[in-house]
Amino acid sequence: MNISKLGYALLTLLARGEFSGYDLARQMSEPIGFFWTARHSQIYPELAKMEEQGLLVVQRVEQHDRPDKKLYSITETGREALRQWVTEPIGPPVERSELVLKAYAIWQADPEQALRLFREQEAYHAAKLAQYEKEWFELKANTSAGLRVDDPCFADYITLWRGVDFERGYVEWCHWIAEQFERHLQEKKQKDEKDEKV
Amino acid sequence: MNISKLGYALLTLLARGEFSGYDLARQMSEPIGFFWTARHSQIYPELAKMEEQGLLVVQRVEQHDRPDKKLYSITETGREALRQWVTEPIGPPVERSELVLKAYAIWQADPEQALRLFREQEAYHAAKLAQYEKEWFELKANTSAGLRVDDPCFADYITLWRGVDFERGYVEWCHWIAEQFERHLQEKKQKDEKDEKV
DNA sequence: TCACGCATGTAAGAGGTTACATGATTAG
DNA sequence: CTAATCATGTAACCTCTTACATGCGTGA
Repeated sequence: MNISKLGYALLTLLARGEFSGYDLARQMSEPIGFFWTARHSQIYPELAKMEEQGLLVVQRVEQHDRPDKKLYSITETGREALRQWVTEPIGPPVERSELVLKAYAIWQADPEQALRLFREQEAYHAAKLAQYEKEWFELKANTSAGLRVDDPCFADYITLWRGVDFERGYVEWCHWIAEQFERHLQEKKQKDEKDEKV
Repeated sequence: MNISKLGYALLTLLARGEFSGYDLARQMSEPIGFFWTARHSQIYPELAKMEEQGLLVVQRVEQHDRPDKKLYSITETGREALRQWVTEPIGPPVERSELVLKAYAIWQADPEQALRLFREQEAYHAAKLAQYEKEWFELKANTSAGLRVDDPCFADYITLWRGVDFERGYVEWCHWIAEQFERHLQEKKQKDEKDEKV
């Protein structure tokens, strides 16, 4: 069948309900899709391809106040392919973090600019953290009785947990690095003042 | 100048020493490059391009026991470009995790297969964690006096820390999920045994 | 009236993977 | 003799981003 990762990502979403390409594009951009993203220009052709493969069926929905839309739903074939894929072994993950890459070169940087960058990044990740934490706490409150592993909410729970933990780690990390640059700048300032006196 | 992310990744490595394309390819695959990866087929043309742009200079090194190699070193132009880039603001990061994507669809899975997947992933990330932790502890031991922000070891330290924290999070997460599937399977087994008696 | 949200698409190009291609030396 | 390591490259292909393209309805 040859289904791409994006294809599986779309099946993952469509296993939970019927959506249009537009809906899916929204879910696969900020903020929900923190573990997989795609633009509409990639999604629309992929949906068309998957419909041809019989993984999805499409239904045109006419709307009076808005443009018509194409509602996609997963077929039994699609669901079976997803079920197959979901527990298949994963190869070594391809990590790519521009921030960690910059961190590896940070010893070259102007300290004031470096401080600015990490303060900025701390704020960014703190905002993400707050957002995921809010959703996570809400989910926890609504399902205090405990979740079954075959409940979609269980999947929501673990996914959000990962997001929370991920962002929490970044916030602490950025904060500590920013502190080091602050200390460095203060020490330099004190030294400069001392030199002036002499 | 128009330098790609890969270009900056290469400059980041070449700021620390002279390397051949082969050396760089090794550093940008497992295990060192956990925050940026590239294959040799992408690296060789990129190096050639960067040399033309005057960011690098190349030097042919003849070796008797092995094939000759091309040693690249960063130029002042290259170092300046790197210094510029390293504190430039970063756009929203593109996160892509196949495992978290699968986690979001895990409610569809066969519980036994899901258990296998997460046990497998726990082992994988535990191995990565052990490796990063070892390097991190060694670095800590060698630099007990504290590090200056302009020391490359400071960059090593924070990069490894991020890796350790990242992997630690995955290990705990996989472990907890595997436990949930184990409990689910045990409960099912008990129910099946009870049903048999009746 | 102007921007924004809804809604769907195409095209060009950059970025990245897999496979093809060659060839020497060394360790098992 | 066979596999692995060192060493450099190219070609085909897939994935992903950016930009182009259209058009309606609503609220400021």
